[in-house]
Amino acid sequence: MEPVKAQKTLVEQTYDILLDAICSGEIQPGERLNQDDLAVRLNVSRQPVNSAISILRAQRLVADTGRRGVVVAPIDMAMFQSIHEMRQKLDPFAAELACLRKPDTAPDEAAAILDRGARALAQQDARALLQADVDFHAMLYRWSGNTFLEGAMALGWNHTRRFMAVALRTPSAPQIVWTEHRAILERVMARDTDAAAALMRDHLENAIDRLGFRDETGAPR
Amino acid sequence: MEPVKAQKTLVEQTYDILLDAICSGEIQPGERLNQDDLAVRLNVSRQPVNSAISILRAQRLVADTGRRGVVVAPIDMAMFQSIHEMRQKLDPFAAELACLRKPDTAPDEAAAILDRGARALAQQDARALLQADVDFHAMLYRWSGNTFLEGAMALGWNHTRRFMAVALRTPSAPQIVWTEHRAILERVMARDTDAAAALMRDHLENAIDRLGFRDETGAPR
DNA sequence: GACCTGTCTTTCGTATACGAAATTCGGATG
DNA sequence: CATCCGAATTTCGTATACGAAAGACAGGTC
Repeated sequence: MEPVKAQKTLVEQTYDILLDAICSGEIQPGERLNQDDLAVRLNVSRQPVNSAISILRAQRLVADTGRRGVVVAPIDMAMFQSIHEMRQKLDPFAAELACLRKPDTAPDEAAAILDRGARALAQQDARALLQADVDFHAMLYRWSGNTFLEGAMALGWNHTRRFMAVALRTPSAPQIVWTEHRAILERVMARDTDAAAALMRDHLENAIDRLGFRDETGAPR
Repeated sequence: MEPVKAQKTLVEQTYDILLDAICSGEIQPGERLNQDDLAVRLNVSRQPVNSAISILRAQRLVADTGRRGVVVAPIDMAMFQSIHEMRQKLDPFAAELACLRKPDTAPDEAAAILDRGARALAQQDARALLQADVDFHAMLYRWSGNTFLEGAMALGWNHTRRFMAVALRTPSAPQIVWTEHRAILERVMARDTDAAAALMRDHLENAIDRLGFRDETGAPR
């Protein structure tokens, strides 16, 4: 028999819902989080809401106002550039590691994610496309076998999703993105570390151009 | 006049105390966190303790037992190796960025940290030495101007401190560590990106050897 | 004596209660 | 009419209360 599944606590459920609302832009940056209001809307007491907000605060997804309560953290261009700067180092690294350590289920997973990307592309579903993009990169982090990298980047994606939700109403050249994704995965499957890392580097370089901003603070390449 | 300082909430204070107790090994890995007990000892109600634990859980510093309550997360060698693997990429990168973006106060800060390291070295104070080591690297992360890197690594150091607290009772060759630290800072001050990054790479390579373990999973160099 | 089972105790998650600080707003003052 | 001040209201942080589930234990059964 199957052991019963430990159901999530109200704190976790509340956290998950708030996280998604913040990252999807459903709650706008700068908007206040009213605990009473949220408690009523989520049909819980204020206690789980309060705890969930404590977690979000530790993750810098909400900010103290110094007065009363918290607001959704403003979209911080510097934060986004920080993440992207880090990804330029870590995504190729993760691709290398994934070549070496990918699990046996990799082919199936790869096929599934490419399929999901292709379908979102065909249906011009921007939201599904963004989610598939997140999942693609998260999958490589997972394959890298580096749990810390995986966790750190999970947080990074939450911030990135926020940024995308407001800045990227027009998905720029998504078919190219997924062609690149496919090429990267193909090299990972072949355990071709150098090529996978190189393709990933190009992928991120191109992403910068597509998003139309470039780091002017002089990061080394 | 100075604006009054918003004093920390009980949740934050509780979190800080628990974090330090966990990272320093004062509360052993696997040990249970009893909310009532902690509340009494910290002279607060269970409510702030409960919230603080929620944050620690999100950071994987405590783990659910599936039954009742949480325990301090066991020392996870894989987690530590993950962090070290990532640092091999990120610390040299941070050093490069620090060369380009270090603040004007850098010389003073550098002098202070080197002095602190030297004193801890002279007094053979292992705890102060570990803290100075943490602070040295954290300083470079800060100088890198990459806020996300800084935040992610702050979490990493918490895990690392835990590991050090149990595994590294004998500080191995600390004088060499600080000679290397001094050399790195000297290159950062001279804005010599390539040399700073190279020295940092060596520093981490050496650290692996000193700690007596090596990654056998085949990470690329 | 070993093991089962029902009950008591502990401890958690969550709800509610309460005091304090922040904000709002109306009336007094110029 | 604009401005200031203080009471009323809102909303937060924290304390306490309560129900449920886990663990401990004792008495009964074989």
